[in-house]
Amino acid sequence: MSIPIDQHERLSQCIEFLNKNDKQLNTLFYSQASLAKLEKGQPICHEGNSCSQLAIVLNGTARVYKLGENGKEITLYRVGQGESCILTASCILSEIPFPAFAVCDTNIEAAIIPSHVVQSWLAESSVWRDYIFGLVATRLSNIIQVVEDVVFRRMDRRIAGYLYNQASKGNAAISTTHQVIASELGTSREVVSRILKEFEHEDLIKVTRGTIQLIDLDTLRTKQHVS
Amino acid sequence: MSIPIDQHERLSQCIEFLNKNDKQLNTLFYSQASLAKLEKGQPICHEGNSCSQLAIVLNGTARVYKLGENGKEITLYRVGQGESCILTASCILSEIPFPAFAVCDTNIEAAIIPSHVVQSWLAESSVWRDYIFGLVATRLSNIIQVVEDVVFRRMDRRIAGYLYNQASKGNAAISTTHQVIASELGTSREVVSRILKEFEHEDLIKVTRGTIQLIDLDTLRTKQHVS
DNA sequence: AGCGTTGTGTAACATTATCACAGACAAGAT
DNA sequence: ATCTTGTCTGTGATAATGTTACACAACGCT
Repeated sequence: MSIPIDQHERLSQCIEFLNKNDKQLNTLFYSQASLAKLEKGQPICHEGNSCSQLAIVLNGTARVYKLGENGKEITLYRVGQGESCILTASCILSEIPFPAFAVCDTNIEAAIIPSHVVQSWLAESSVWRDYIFGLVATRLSNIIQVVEDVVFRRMDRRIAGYLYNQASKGNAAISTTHQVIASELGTSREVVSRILKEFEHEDLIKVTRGTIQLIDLDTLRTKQHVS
Repeated sequence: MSIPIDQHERLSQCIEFLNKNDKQLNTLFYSQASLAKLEKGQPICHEGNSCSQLAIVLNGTARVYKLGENGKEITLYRVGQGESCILTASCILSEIPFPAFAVCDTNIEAAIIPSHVVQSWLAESSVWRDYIFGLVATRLSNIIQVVEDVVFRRMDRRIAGYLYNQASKGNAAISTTHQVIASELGTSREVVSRILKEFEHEDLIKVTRGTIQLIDLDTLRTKQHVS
């Protein structure tokens, strides 16, 4: 239930609030947190669970999503380096059950903090409070953005946006399936396939099994918004 | 910039955390908060605004909603007695701009707290922290519920649910327009009209200009969920 | 090559969204 | 009372999206 000294340097590179010179918080953190590894695909939190600990991601990402009866999904947001699942946090602090699912997108290393200390640090450290409230605000606006997309944006624009964002993360070819994109955006595989095919006919992309090659990134960027 | 003594009794009836015997917080609150009245229909917070104060509602309700380019709307949640707009709070605490609109549903009386003290009380009072985090958690799950509804539920079921909820708030006849319901649920007036007409043909409701009479509440309750 | 698994294509149909109106009703003005 | 104006509702046509039910293609494995 504490973090070995040889890891301190590394953690402070991943977790910003450890660099804010709040010695008390750092001491508390290093003594009461622990490390954990989670494997890709592993479930983190089930809907309806109450949460007994808060995980701060060191590397890798997790995906938080809603699951409908029919198996349909939609991603609410992702948790990346230095972040933590604020739903977990808010469940801890308010004892409302967790209203979604979370899984590991990739292998994850995380610092684990027992829920009762999450609470007590709030009284001790303004750095910690800022961290927690920063997360809250970020998540709220993430999720509101999801609402906005779902309600106001057409599916072709959303898919164009998805492709464009993936592209700007590096690869000019995306390795994924139509089903994954559908689950990301909260639609069905058929719809994604249809729209990708349209894009292909317009020579914006090239679709093969399991990959999407981006050809005309400029036009895709344009397509994100109202045409 | 303080609250007259003759109002203390009344405020403590509206705001739960004033009854938690946190004397320090109560003192701070009564000395630093102030009262305000807002009129029905008055805008409270515009999208993109940064917020300089937190309002805690004493009576009345406010509606927080998203607005699309085409004028379409969807309600995210309502703020009622003893509550406050957590978006405001999270904007205050994180300096992210407000990502939606808020207006008064009704006339509202509210206690106004300047943003800098919102922050400082967090350090002082665990009662205040619990209050704020309770709000955060409630709003997060409100909004996630909206996502769930929009993505997974059919419109007729959502409208049935809306009608049923209104009914359980008292009236057997709802005074509202189709447009208001559409803005509530994030769809268009025509869709609402059509579905209401279906319900009327099934003798569940009776529609006249400006009002909807609920006839068969039982069946409406059933219709909320998967048929 | 044969097999099962996973990913994709497609057609038909249901639901929802959007557009373009027409008509119906209420309340005030003449 | 009649007219006028603004708000509210109805409807039909068309586009977009969701759903269902398959067929087929690509890949890994034996």
